[in-house]
Amino acid sequence: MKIGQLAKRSGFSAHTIRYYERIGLLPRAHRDQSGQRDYDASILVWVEFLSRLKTIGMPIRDMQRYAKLRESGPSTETERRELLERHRQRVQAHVAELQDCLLVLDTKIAGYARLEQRVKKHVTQTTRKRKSTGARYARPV
Amino acid sequence: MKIGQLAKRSGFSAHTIRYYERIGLLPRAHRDQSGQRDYDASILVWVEFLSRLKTIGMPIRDMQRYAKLRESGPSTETERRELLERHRQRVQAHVAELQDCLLVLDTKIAGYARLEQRVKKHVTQTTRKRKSTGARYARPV
DNA sequence: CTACGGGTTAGAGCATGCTCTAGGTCAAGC
DNA sequence: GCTTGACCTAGAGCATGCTCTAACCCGTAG
Repeated sequence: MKIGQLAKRSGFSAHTIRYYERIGLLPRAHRDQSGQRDYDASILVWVEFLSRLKTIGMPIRDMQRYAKLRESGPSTETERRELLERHRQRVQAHVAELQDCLLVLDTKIAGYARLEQRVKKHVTQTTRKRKSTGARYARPV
Repeated sequence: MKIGQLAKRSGFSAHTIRYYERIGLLPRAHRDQSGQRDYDASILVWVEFLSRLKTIGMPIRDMQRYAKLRESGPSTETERRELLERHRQRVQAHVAELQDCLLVLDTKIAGYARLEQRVKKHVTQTTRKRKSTGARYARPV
């Protein structure tokens, strides 16, 4: 598999794949007789794992550390687990924070929606005497 | 309230607060007789909202747009709601993706943990004949 | 009166993570 | 033989979001 193929299958651009190789996230790929990278399908497992680490926002430094440990063989497995666990903690905290903010956001969105309802109502009732339009809902920030 | 106070209360650095004013995220603060920013406590509501938008990863461009709309008065409320809703969608999708990746990560961490258990067992049983240590668990990536 | 702990500005610099360019090689199809 | 498209390397450049510097100004305590 050449780099273009890997790019399509992995979602990373060829540029990014070369960059990842340069910085040690990907092992130096085997080259064919004309010097082009030639990947074994087995690289996909690692690339997809990297993709997940990226999704959960692991800094490249940590990925580099992980990649290095991985290349050092099974004796580094405890350290790898610890690295992943530390990041999992961070991500879980972040998700909790996001959900917290989402609640606040929903409240604000609902506030705007209510304002819009009031405006609509006002327009349709504009010829009648309205009973109560007091500030039942605070105007959002 | 001076900028240092606002910094402490908001969690943004004074540098960042000035930067936010420069780019229009914060309204130009009133200055006292000696030219120093003098904030009214009411700014905190907005600053904390900005902080939430930042937490949920809204790009500064969008925050700028929101701030501008906010300063243009109530007629922009629908647009503000739409802006928030669009971002909420993105965040929800992102949270789902994170949780997805966390599941995979947990599986991998559990895999490492099992390997470590096997090693321990092996060490304690090292003088006895072990019954089955076949590859019941795949070695993680 | 002077030192200190704040504040001011404009603008430079930095960390992260790519992304692109320049100038070249190679293999296949017309 | 020549074009085309995909690849190569080294290194420059870019987008985002701050963060810091230089050089200066105040007000207050000792």
